[in-house]
Amino acid sequence: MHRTDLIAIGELAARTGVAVSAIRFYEAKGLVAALRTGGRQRRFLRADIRRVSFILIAQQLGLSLEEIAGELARLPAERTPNAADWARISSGLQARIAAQIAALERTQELLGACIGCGCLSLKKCGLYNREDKAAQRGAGPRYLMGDRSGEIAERR
Amino acid sequence: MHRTDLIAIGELAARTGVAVSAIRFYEAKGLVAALRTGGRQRRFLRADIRRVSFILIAQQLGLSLEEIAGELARLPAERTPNAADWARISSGLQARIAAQIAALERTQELLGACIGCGCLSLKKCGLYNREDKAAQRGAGPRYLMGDRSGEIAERR
DNA sequence: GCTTGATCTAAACCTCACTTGAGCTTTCAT
DNA sequence: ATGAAAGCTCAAGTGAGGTTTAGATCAAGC
Repeated sequence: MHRTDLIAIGELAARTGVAVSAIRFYEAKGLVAALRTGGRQRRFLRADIRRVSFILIAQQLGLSLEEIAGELARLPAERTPNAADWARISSGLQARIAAQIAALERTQELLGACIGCGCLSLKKCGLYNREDKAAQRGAGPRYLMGDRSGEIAERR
Repeated sequence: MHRTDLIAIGELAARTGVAVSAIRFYEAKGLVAALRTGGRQRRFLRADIRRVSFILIAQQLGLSLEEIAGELARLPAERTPNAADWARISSGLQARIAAQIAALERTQELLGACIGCGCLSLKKCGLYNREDKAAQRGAGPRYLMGDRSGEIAERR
C-alpha cells in the first residue's frame, strides 16, 4: 500500500521550501522529531510536512519558535495527528489573525487622524501609546516591544 | 516665545519612550541627526520627537531601520518638516497597512479552507505558496522571508 | 565493488536591533 | 564652587533565527 512512509531530510526540505539546515535547527529546538536509520540519518513521517507547514504559517503571524513549540505541544503525542487535530490547532491561528487585523485597522484609523492634523507626536493623538503597544505586540519583530516597554518613559 | 527649541537626549528618550542608547544607535544609523553643544553633548530639535515617533510606528508595521531611513530621507533637508510633510510621508504607511490587512485576510480565508479539510499541506490548499510569501513580506521579521526565498527549494 | 550525491556532527559565523560596561566629561542647581 | 545627574565614546555582548564550513559517513544505482 505504501512503500515508504518515511522521508529523508532533503525531501522534507523540498516539500516545505525550508532549508535542510533549518529543519535540523527545528529538531534541535524540539519543533519536529526524527527517527534515525541504522546509519544515524534522520527519517521523518509524512505528517511532518504538515508540521513544518504549520511552523511557517505561524511564523508569518509573528509567533516565536518557542510559542510555536507551545502550540505544537498540544497535538497528540501517541499517534499521528489527523485532520481534526490540525483543525483544532489551526483555529488558534485564526484568532490571532483576527486580532492582528483589528490592531492594524486601529492603527490605520489613528494614523488617518494624524495625517489630518499632521501631529504624529504621541499623547496628543493616541498613536503609539502604551495601550496600543500592548494590543499590537505579535505583529512585528518580538524583541522590539518586549516586557521592558513599561519602564522607560515613566522614569522622569 | 520659546526658551529652548533644543532638547537633550534624555528628554527625547522620555518623550518617545525609547531608550537613550537606542537614540544614539539611531543617530549612528543616520535615522536622526543631532547638533552638539560645546561639550559634545547632543541636542535635538523638538521636531525629532515626531521623527522618532515615526520610526516606532513604521517599525511596528514591519519596516527595517534601513527602510525607515529611506522613507525619512524623503523629508525636506533644508527646513524643519511641517505638518504637510509628515502627512505626505505617513500616507506611505497607510498603503502598507492596507496591504498587510489584505494579506492577513487572504491568509485567514485560506486557513479557513484548510481547517475545513484539515490539510495544511501546501500546494493542495494554496496556503504558504511562493506567491503568498511575496504578498506577505513586510508582515513579520524581515530576515525570515528575505530575497533568498526563491533559491533554496530549487537547489534540489 | 564503487562512485556519487545526500546526510552527518560540531562549531563558527551571520544579521538585526539594540543594550551594557568601563572610564571619563559636561551640565545645572544650589 | 561643587556635587549629583546626565551625557560622552568605544568595544563587546545579547538573542532570535538561522547559515556556513569542514571533514567524515551513508545509501543507492550501476
